Amino acid sequence: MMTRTRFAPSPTGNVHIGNMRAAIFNWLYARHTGGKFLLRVEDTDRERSTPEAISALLDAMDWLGLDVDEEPLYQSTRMDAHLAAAEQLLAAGHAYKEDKGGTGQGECIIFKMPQEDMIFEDEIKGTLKKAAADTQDFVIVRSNGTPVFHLANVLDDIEQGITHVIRGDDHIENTYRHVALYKALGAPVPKFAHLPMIINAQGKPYSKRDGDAFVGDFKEKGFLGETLFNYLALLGWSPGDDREVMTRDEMIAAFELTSCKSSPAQVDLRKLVWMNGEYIRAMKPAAFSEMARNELSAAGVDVGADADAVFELMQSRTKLPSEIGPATAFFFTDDFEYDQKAVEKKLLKEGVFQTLEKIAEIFQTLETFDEATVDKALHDFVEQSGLGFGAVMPPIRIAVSGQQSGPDLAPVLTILGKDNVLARIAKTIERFS
RNA sequence: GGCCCCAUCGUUCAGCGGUUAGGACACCAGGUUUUCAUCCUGGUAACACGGGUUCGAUUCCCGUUGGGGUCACCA
Repeated sequence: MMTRTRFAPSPTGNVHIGNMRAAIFNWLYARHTGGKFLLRVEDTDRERSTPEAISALLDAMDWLGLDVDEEPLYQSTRMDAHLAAAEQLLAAGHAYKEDKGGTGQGECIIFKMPQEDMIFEDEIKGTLKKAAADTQDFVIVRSNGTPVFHLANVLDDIEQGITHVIRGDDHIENTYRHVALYKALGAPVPKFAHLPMIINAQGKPYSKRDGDAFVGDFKEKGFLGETLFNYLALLGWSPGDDREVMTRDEMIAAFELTSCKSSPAQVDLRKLVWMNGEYIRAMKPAAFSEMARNELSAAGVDVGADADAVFELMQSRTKLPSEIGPATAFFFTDDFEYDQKAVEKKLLKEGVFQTLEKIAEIFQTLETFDEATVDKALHDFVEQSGLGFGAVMPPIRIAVSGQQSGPDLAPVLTILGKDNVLARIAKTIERFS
């Protein structure tokens, strides 16, 4: 039988990181088994399920590369079917009507839990059971005539032919009810796999107050969709060996529900950042350039046409796109800021200006200003002057960039160009003299 | 509180009766580099506790502790 999994979020505008991880696991399992991955939008809360919220959901899935195999099912279109099923359960004696609590709200339809111990095999947690005494009847249709989550969820899973329900383990208690519902409805019971929760640094479930609880937060910070996908896949699952940074195909090939852990995991932002750097370094240079351009243009920086040489220097040292702007600002403007600490530490010292003047003289005489020539001139000067690299390179770097660290100096100077380098050295001397 | 789930370095993932308890991130030290990042080498660091079972428990069972979930006419 072909595997059919689904992601069934209720669109609220922001997609929670825990929900998205469940989506990833569903997707991975469907792909691993050659089955289908479906989307069901549980949009019965008309207040929150706005078109914007739905498109935010779709965008988030698209960003993470979670492609679906069939048209999404919108739960709001299924109310008649849900209500019809409730009538069916009523007729079969699996449900009854009652003005619950005698509140005068009118009668709701209540599902009668079977008087037997409930048990099911969870793909991750093993055998899960519940004594009959610990289960209770529950409302499936409200007194206002609308279906409740349990009914709608189960019926839609049946409608979509879901074979594996992979969701957070906060649904374990619901599962006993759902299993009873499937049976009462005469439908085959799917397999269940309950994933451990993702928790925050305090060991509590992520809430809005923690920040970084939503997929959009990570996108805004410059994480790549591939990074988040890979990282989240590794939260509660591993291929069984030491691989961590993996391609999608590798993850698909190795994914097994039975190798998922059942204890909660917490997001380690530092490792996420590291992994993002790994993905960035693996990008094609052209893709990195494009990303850098977008980043800088969003920051209002005009990089001109040929900034690729700059980006090439940056790729291996970038972990988050947001680092690119500050690190490369001096390439695109003569009006860059000087790092005060660097100036005090390396520039305002005995003899430094004389060194800069001598370097400028040497540069002046260079007929070509390519990387090899500049590099050689620098080395020759260090050797002849007996000053040492530490007394020569830092001042030059600060003079042309205002910063005390950055990419290799020779290529930086080459990209800036001879005239510009000379002008900046002169300007720096004048300013700090 | 009832019921349920969970428990290996700071974090994450291995380990599935006998291991010097391993990898990754982070951290520390050294090397490479003009600086920073990268890269290379090495290091610090964990089986929550108590009982069993067993020749032998991180591993199996029970309990304790701790954390989490769930007990709606929310989803």
